[in-house]
Amino acid sequence: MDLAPARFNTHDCGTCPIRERGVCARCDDRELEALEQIKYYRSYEAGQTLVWSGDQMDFVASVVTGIATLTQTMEDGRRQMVGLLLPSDFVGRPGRACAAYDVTATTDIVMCCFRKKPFEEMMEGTPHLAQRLLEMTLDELDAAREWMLLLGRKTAREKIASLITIIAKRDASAHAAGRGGGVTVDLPLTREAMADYLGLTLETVSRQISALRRDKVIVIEGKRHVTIPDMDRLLEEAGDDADGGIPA
Amino acid sequence: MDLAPARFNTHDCGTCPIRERGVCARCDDRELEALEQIKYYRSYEAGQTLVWSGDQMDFVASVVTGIATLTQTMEDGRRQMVGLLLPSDFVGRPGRACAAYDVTATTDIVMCCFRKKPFEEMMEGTPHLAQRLLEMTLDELDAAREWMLLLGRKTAREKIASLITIIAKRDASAHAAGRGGGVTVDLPLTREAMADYLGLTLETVSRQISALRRDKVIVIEGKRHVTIPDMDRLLEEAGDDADGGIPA
DNA sequence: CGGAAAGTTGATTTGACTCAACAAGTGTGG
DNA sequence: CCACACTTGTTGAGTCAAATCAACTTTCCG
Repeated sequence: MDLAPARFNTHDCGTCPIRERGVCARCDDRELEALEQIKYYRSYEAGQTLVWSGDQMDFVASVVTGIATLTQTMEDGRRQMVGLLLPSDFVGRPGRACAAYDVTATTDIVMCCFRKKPFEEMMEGTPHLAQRLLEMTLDELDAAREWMLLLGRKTAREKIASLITIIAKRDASAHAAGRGGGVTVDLPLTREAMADYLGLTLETVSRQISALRRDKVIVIEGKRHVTIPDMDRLLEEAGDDADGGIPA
Repeated sequence: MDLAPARFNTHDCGTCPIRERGVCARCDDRELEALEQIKYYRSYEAGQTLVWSGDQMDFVASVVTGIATLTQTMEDGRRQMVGLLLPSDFVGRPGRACAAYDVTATTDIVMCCFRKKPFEEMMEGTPHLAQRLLEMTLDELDAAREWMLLLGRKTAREKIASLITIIAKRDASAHAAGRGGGVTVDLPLTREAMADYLGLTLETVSRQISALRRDKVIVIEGKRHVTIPDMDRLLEEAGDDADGGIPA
C-alpha cells in the first residue's frame, strides 16, 4: 500500500526487504557480493505480462515488492493459476531454457533478476544457494498440494473461505495482526484472478463472497478490503481442520 | 508385472534398478558407499499404509519397485491424491519431523530408506545429493502444476484422457513402446484411486472410461489393460495442445 | 462527461454427484 | 465343489452445485 517503489538501496543487498526470506537468505557477505555482480532490478506495471509461456528465459528472479501470478492457459482459453508470487518468491528454473508458465504482474512489481548462466554456475559452488532454493521449492510443493485438495475436493464456498484464509495467513506473518477483534486483509486479486486461482468462474466467486458476507463470516468495505471477525469460523468454513488443538 | 521382488542385490547400489534416476543418481562411488551405511530396504504389501499424515518420520526413502500414492483427507472423508510415486520417486522431506500426507502402497512395493538424521547431515556436505533432490523436487512441482490445471479446469472426460496420457508417457520412458499400431498400458490404480487422483467420483470415472471406449479412443481388455490405437486422438481428448509440432 | 473495467445479481442449463441396483471376479470355508 | 461374502466395477435415474448467458451497477480514469 504505502510501499513507495524502491525505498531501498538498489545496490546494497543489506537493505533489501527480502534479505531474510529470498533465495539469498543463507548467503554470507562474500556470496552476497558475488550475487550483486550478476543481479539487476526490473520494474513492471500492474497488468503487464513479464514472461510468456514458452519464451526463452535468460534470467531467474526474486519478487522484491508487489505480486505476480503464474498461470497456464488451454488453447480454448480456459485458465488456471498455478502460482501466486509474493515478495521473496522465486521465479524461473535453473537448468531450463524456456518458461513453462505465463508470469503476470497483478500489482506494480519490482524483481531482482539474476542472469541465468552465471546464477547456475554460482549454484554449483554455493551450497547455501542450492540449499535455500531446495527449501523454498519444497515449501512451494507443499503449497501446491494443499491447493490440489482445494481444487479437487472443496466446494465453491470452501474455496473462497480457503483463499481468504491463505491470504490472511501470509499477511499475518508480515503484519503480525490479530489484536483482539478481527484480522483485516486486502485481497490483492480481481474476482477474475480469484476465479483462476480457485478453478471457478468469476460469477461464482462474486456470489460466494456475497454469501459469506451475508452470513457474517466476513465483513467487506469497498471491493477488496475484508475484515474477519472470527478466524476460527472462517477456518471452519474453509474445511481445514480448525483443530481443537492438541498442541503436539 | 514380471518383476520378481528384489531381483537385485540389496546391498550393492551398483545393481539397483533406480541407480540412474533416484536421489543418488549423481553420487560417485565414495558417496554411494556413505549412503549404503545409512540405508535399509523395506517391503510393503499392496494396500498397506506406509505412513500416516502427522506421523513422526524418522526416515526418508526412494521407491525402488512398485507404486504408492500420497493422499490428503478432510475430516468428513473427502480425499485427494496429491502425489503418485513411481520407482525412483522420493518420499519425505529433509528438515521436517512429521509426514504431511498419507503414503499408501497400491502395489507391493520396495523402498530404499535412509535414516533421516544421517541423511540430512550427509546432504550438508554432499552437493550431488542436494542438487539431484532439487532437480527432482522441481520436476514434481511442475507435475503438480500440470495437475492443478487438470483439477481446476478440465472436464471429467478430459481428466480421464489426461490420466491415461500421463501413465502412458511414464510407461513409455521405461518400456520404449510405440511400435506401429498402438501403445498399451496397464492402469496401476483402481477406479476409486483414479477418482481420488482426478477429483471425481468413482462412478464418473467408470462412466467416462466407458464413454472413451464407446468412442473408440481407447480399447479395454479386462479392467485395467488399455490400448491406445491413436495417441494423437487421445492427446486431443485430454485437452493438452497436441501441437502440430513446431519443433523449436 | 463518456467509456471501459470490475463487480453484482438473476434466470436457466448442465455436468458431475448421489443414491441405487446389479454384474463380475476373488477368496474362504463347509 | 459349491455357496457365500466381499471387493471391484458398471450402469441407470434423479438431483444439485456451479457454469452459462444476460442485465445491470459501480468505480475508475482520461
